[in-house]
Amino acid sequence: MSPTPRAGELRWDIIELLFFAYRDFVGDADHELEAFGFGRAHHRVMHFVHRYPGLKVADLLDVLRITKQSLGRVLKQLLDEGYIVQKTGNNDRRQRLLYATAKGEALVGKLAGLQTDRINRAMQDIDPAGQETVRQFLRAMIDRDDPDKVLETIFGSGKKPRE
Amino acid sequence: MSPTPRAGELRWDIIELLFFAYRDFVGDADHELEAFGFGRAHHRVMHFVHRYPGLKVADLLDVLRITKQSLGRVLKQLLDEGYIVQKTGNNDRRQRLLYATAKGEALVGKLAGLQTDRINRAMQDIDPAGQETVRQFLRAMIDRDDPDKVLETIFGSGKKPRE
DNA sequence: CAAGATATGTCAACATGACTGACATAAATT
DNA sequence: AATTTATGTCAGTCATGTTGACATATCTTG
Repeated sequence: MSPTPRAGELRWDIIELLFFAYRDFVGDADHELEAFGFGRAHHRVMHFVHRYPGLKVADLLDVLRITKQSLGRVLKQLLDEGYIVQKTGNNDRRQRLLYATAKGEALVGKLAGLQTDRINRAMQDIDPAGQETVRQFLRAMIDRDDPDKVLETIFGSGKKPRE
Repeated sequence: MSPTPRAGELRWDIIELLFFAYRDFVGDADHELEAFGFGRAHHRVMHFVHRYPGLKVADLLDVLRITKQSLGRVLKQLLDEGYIVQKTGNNDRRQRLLYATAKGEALVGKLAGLQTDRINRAMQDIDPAGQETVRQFLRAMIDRDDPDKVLETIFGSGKKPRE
């Protein structure tokens, strides 16, 4: 009933830290992407296609939570410029399974390298147990109801797509 | 020289967890904002004006890293609809110091409540030391060169703007 | 005091990446 | 054979970002 039901307990600190941390984290990649004429949308598509080879278009729509129309534009560019290839599904020939090309992997790797540098810097004074705590926190921040294919893989049975 | 200079050491797990965690974290507020006809831009402006009362327009531009034109649009809406008020600076009468109204505070509080719920859920199995580790990680993810006024407050001397 | 710098506001024009809703095609399922 | 599914595409719109130019009030400096 009261207008500010929990004035003292709001997590202002974490809310702001998340804002600034994410701003600078994606900023690393943004800078590099400009040189390719790409934006964040391209990065996200490239990232997930690289990490989960054979991803269907429908899966990608679920993961990115954007519309077909929005995805179509960036996907077409990435296909045209040879960063991604499509293969017709074996079982279901309507499906277009997506794979990163060598060119695509190089780009994703470069961007992941920049972000990894930042993460390593941030983790350097945190012991392995603490690093696992950070992972635990991030995992627990994610909605578990209605998980998409990628989240199922991440949470599912401990199995990872690569490495 | 090699095309993928550190194939094995990239932090794919953290990179993806950050993506999903942030997606769902801002998703909480996005949903609520629709009811007000506002977007994320409005939320960010409201948040920082509320948290750092008397912020100058120039400070806000630094923090949000957007242009005057972009800020002007959303700020005008928030002023017109009574979520924020401007006061002329005492020392420098060119400055427009920004303050949240009661209406503005109510909105920010509501959104922060949603995000706090998610953070509390994520933190519930993490002990105080672990929670401090999470903060340490997030702080270390932020660029410290060229800090804006808000970051100076956050990092500066341990002093916090409120509470 | 006059001149220049600064803080803010505003204009036009444009780009990106999201959206909706409709429709087309091919292939699978019933 | 009819329906559903997976994908692609069209037209139009919106929110939020950009640049560059310019106006005004006010502060600072020579």
